[in-house]
Amino acid sequence: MTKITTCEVDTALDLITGKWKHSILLLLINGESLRFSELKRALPKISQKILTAQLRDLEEQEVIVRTVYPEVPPRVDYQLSEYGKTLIPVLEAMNEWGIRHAEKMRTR
Amino acid sequence: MTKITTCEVDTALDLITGKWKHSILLLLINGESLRFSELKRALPKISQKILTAQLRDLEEQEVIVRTVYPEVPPRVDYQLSEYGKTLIPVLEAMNEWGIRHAEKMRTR
DNA sequence: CCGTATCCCTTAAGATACTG
DNA sequence: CAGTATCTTAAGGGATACGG
Repeated sequence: MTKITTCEVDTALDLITGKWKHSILLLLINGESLRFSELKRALPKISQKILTAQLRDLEEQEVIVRTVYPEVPPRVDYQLSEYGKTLIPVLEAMNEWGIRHAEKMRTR
Repeated sequence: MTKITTCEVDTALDLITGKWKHSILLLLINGESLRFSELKRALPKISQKILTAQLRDLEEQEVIVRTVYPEVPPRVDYQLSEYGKTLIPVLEAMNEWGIRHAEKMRTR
């Protein structure tokens, strides 16, 4: 077994740490490809500015792909990159753990 | 396969989100049981106040166990709880991913 | 040795208004 | 529709000093 190191964990953590990033990723995992407005609608409490910022971050990390269609009115959609899909097991591990944690908290 | 949900991922994320929490957890994974001063030494840039705060958070979540020995000078040590050990696979998944991410960033 | 108490600072996040 | 620009707020983090 490989020894777990702080710095490697950090890089993964950076990607999903941003108050909304993991929510965005999960939407894209489940929804294939989503437009800006669809993401906005799915996350009613996020402001436009923040949504844009978090999407830009994820794009810069090459975890998601941003596609602009040269139309009027403009249309932009976001999807997980092939690379971004490698994050799924990480999110799954977190999800599994969260379920068990909820279970534990319920039964005490 | 269970669908990954935002809220379950959130609970796991809360636990390790705190600038130093995952570092503390990793130290305890690798080191069995550590005293306050050992943790402080291993994390030279953390302030006492923050270290205390993060340890208290982790303790409250029942992820770590705090043991006070009634001695002079005082001695306190921290270890992962059995429950906390269930977090190891999560950290491993993040570590694995981080390694591959570093690899990718290096070769482009 | 293992903390608390204060005070300061930076940064992420949010509200709101405006634009190609 | 999909953003920017600007300003404000709040929370976490940090430096430092003191205490049982």
